[in-house]
Amino acid sequence: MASIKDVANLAGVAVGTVSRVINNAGAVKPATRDKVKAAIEQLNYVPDEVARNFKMQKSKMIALLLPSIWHPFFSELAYYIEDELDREGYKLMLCNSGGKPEKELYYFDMLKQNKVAGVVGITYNDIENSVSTDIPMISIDRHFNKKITCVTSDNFEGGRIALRELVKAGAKKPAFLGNVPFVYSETMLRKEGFVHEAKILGVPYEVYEEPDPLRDEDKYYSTFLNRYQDIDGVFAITDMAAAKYIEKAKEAGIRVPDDVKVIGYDGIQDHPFFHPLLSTIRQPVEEMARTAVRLLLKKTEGETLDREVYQIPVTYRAGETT
Amino acid sequence: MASIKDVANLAGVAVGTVSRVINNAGAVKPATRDKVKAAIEQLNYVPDEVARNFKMQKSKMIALLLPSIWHPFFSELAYYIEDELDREGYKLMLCNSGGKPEKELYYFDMLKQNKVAGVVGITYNDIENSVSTDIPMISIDRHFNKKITCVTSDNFEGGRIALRELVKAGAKKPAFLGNVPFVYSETMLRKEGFVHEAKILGVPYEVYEEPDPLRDEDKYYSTFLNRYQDIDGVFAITDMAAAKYIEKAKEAGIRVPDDVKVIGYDGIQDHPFFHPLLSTIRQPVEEMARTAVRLLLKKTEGETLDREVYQIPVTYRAGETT
DNA sequence: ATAAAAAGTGGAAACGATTCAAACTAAGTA
DNA sequence: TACTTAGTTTGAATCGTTTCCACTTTTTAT
Repeated sequence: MASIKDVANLAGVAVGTVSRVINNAGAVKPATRDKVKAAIEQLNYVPDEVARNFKMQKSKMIALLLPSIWHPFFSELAYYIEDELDREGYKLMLCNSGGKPEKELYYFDMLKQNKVAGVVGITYNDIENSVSTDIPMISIDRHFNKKITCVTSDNFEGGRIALRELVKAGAKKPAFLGNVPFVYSETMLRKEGFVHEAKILGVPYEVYEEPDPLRDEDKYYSTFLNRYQDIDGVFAITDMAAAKYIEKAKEAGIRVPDDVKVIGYDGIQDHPFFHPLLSTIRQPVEEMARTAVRLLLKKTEGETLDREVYQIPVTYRAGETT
Repeated sequence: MASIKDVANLAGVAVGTVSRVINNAGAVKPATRDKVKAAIEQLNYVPDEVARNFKMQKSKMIALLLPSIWHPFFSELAYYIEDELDREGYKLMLCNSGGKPEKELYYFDMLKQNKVAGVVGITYNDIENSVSTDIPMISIDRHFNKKITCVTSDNFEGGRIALRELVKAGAKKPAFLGNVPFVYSETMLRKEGFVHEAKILGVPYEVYEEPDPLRDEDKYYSTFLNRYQDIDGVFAITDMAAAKYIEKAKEAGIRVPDDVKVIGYDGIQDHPFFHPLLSTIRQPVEEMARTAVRLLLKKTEGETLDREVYQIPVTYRAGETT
């Protein structure tokens, strides 16, 4: 592989000049520029990015730290994040934490060692202190502090819409279902919005927010089914939770949407084998992804952002469950 | 950030010695080692990976180049690839090509510039000449040449199993559905296996392999439905194709599995909102992913592999469509 | 006790780029 | 002509490691 020195030799100029040509920085006589370009061409020279990163003390690499790329919501998010990064000449490093705090911390160390330019994080840790000011960071759906800007959908408004749509679909007594065992999460605002709107409209409602729905799902849902037998609407905190509820409800002989209307949150169903098609509050995943990237890149350039939390509007998408 | 020089100063030794301590290479007196370790501790020193990559002329970064991480098969694959890489101390760079040949080439250039240690590629290009010997590479499902080792599921056997299972489920005249407009793909062996087994068993069959199912899907499937009205079984080349067929068939008043049994290929349905649950030939995604990584890392260490194509056995998973 | 071998350590060179002060050139001005 | 100014170019220093050769110290063998 030819280096900048080889180019300089062949063109009969100094390495500094070649550098200026490559980066379009500083003044270079047209004649010199042509000579250099010819040499570059002839040697098939491309700058060594690693050397550049080293000298510059930073790389054009952004890390995406999330629980699991396998989850459809995250994989869609990752798709758009990569796309936006690529447009800006950045690369994406993918880190699955499995939602394990210790692995998140391990990744943060690694990322620091590798001098990544920034991190988009979907984390379960109280990372407030772990990361702090070292690396520019954007968080999706988690609001830690002013250093870590948060991009999220308008969860509160989403909750309000969900309640209204359940009522519109005929539900007399809807329930909220779901929990995030995590203080910093913005997603519990979905519940707040739901409750807020129910109070405004004077609609009776229930809220089921047992902790830790991840282990012993069977019990989790059967408890819910037993406790609130008179409900006729469910707003689940995620599509995944909605789908699980529907499955368990079906087993218990409850028909959706005849007996119970169901609305989820996310809108991840873009494949032909998703059935039933959920009624859901659709997160603008693409816009969230691109916003997160753009904000992050601003941060890496030293700009300070004007807000701590950026909320992207959501829309309701009617499916087969209301 | 403290550098190796700071450590050397504090410990009262030379940088070379510190380097030897860090890398456990060469001989160092226990006493010296302790001094150095204490200094490292005190300064909170961590080696700069970028500088190391630069000096070593290679990084511990593997690129995953695929059409779209959004696709559930790829996102599952990516999950396991990342996991296996992490175990080995490597990082994953994610590149979505959108299946566009020019973008694939663009990424190859970029990867070369960034001196990645290797590439796992799922490409649509005739990359045989573009990459060649520069970067160690493993391909999933595509068999180009000896330089690019291929990891794939046992497509031929999968096709045979699919036919047998369709027959077992009662199909008298099954059809193969699907096409990959790409010469190097191993996936068309699914058809070969299907046909092979039909001939052995003396079962009448049909094969529908129109090119380019990506544009104008409606026409693609309606043509299929019209042309082969007497078939009562479908083996689709992917789960995605199977799901689309089922959707179109339903619209045409065909009941699955009553009128037509359907078997797909992939086994990507691990979420509660996938319905109907497809009968399918399950690819061992995890094993494929880990195998690909292990083979690739062997390559990066200069080993030559004993085979050009590694086929991982598949299994049949009964669902609701047979 | 001495020589030879082995173990341990120091420090400079190298990797490939960017940057910056200094030097040089060309053009304009008095 | 001499001086100023702006435009170009040079080349050494630098980033943080690893590596290798030379040198010193310790161990082993005779």
